Amino acid sequence: MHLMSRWDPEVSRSVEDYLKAIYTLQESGGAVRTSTLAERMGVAAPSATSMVARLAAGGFLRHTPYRGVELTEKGSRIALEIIRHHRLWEAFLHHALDVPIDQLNEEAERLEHVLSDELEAHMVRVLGDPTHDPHGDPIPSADGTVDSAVYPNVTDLPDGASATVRRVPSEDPALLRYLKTLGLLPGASIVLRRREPFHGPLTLTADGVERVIGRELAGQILVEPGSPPELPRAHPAKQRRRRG
Amino acid sequence: MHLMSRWDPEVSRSVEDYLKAIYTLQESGGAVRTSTLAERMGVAAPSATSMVARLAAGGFLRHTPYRGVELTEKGSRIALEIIRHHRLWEAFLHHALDVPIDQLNEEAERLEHVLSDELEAHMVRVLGDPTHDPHGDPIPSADGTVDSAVYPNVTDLPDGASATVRRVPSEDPALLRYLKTLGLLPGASIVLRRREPFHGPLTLTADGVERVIGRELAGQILVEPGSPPELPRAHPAKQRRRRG
DNA sequence: TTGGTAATTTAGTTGAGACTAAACATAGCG
DNA sequence: CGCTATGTTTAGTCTCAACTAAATTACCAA
Ligand SMILES: [Mn+2]
Ligand SMILES: [Mn+2]
Ligand SMILES: [Mn+2]
Ligand SMILES: [Mn+2]
Repeated sequence: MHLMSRWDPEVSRSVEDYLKAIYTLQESGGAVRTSTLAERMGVAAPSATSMVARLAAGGFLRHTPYRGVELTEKGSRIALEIIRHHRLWEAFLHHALDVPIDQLNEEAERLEHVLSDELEAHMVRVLGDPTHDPHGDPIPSADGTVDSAVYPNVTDLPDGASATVRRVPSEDPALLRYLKTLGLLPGASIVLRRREPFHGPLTLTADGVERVIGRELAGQILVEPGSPPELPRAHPAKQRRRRG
Repeated sequence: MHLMSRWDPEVSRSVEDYLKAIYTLQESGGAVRTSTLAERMGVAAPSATSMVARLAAGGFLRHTPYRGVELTEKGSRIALEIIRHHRLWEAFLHHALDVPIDQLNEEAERLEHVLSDELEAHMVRVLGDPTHDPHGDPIPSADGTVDSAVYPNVTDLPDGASATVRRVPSEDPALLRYLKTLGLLPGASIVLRRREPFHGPLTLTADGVERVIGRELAGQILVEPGSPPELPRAHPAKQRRRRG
């Protein structure tokens, strides 16, 4: 095999970050405009235009001038590889170094560009082929498929419903620290007690502890509805569960 | 505090690698010449000259034209920080991922440029403040001091002497794989049995197994003489090596 | 003392990736 | 239907880090 090596030397750190940004912007709404891309990358618009031209020349995307940009198969493949690297690093740093969940994104943002196939294989072995990172984001498989499961958020739950937290926003450290103090990280069992009218706050229990949170925050916490397996009297201790 | 941040944005990956190279070349013989540096970095001589000019302008080294180069305090500090990063990554990858000893150097060569203070602190905690990496290379301390202990090599031992392997060359994967099959990695207990005349091979036991190795290889294996402590009362207590 | 050789530096070029200023397209509105 | 605001691209510049070719220096041997 190996006719088309992934290691075009043209794929620099910068190119990787652009492709990843385009991929995620594409996921949350159609054609990606220059201004959106420039803002996300923290560069001026002409810088984005010029990078787009290079990426188009390299076959990573198609560019319709003044309209927007769309990744090719080749571009998506690389974007997914970087996202896989990012989330594997997050999972590994959390597992092996106990790096707090709010610092994972920043570290992985640099490390994602530095993960050899060999190191990746070691991580996968040690982590037991993980499917999700500590934020609950799905880890793309090595062949480029992603779990596209869509979860409801806390505001979607009916009053009194039980659920398990499955995914939280990953890029806001302050928010993540707050969620940690509330015990509202992936794996937590919650019960939605009530919601105040007029868009008011929600009351819920997280692993048995009662908490009050705002609507907007609740809308960002994705959950899997259903009671946790009420097996024998288990302590709802702080054990971390892994799922398959 | 924080008047002089380490994060001059002028310290790029490339600058870090040059400073590290100059530091290690400086250790193994006086003034560093342009050609030596260029060869080590795998670049043409004019590229080295031009980088040297920039490093001199940044206060990282002093350059005597046509003569050579010498790191300043500022330059040495950064070189030692990168070397610390390199060896910490090696120790960590070996510990947490069981990365084979012959692959550590290549991985650390990239990762050394991507180690935040926070991540470094986590590693130090998990590894228990390690003083040496898996090759036996000393890890510079955070404040820039290095254990400069000098060990004899296997050829320096008298016949019949016992010793413990302390340090092996770290940059040659094939050599490291060979040493691993021989059981001649740091920590191994050896006894030098005999040496053949006319610069012939040496016979020794490594953790009890008899091996024959060439003179040249033996000269690259650094050891600490003395019987291992497992033998009762073989020798009076040996004192720790002091540093300079 | 001088001339040849090897090492080093200078000069000039390239490409990546950023920037600002200016030109240009698109779409919304009168 | 055309004007204008907004967004996008073009044009030109900058720095970093590499290159080749040419000039310069150091050193050594005759
Ligand atoms: Mn990144
Ligand atoms: Mn994540
Ligand atoms: Mn390096
Ligand atoms: Mn080492």
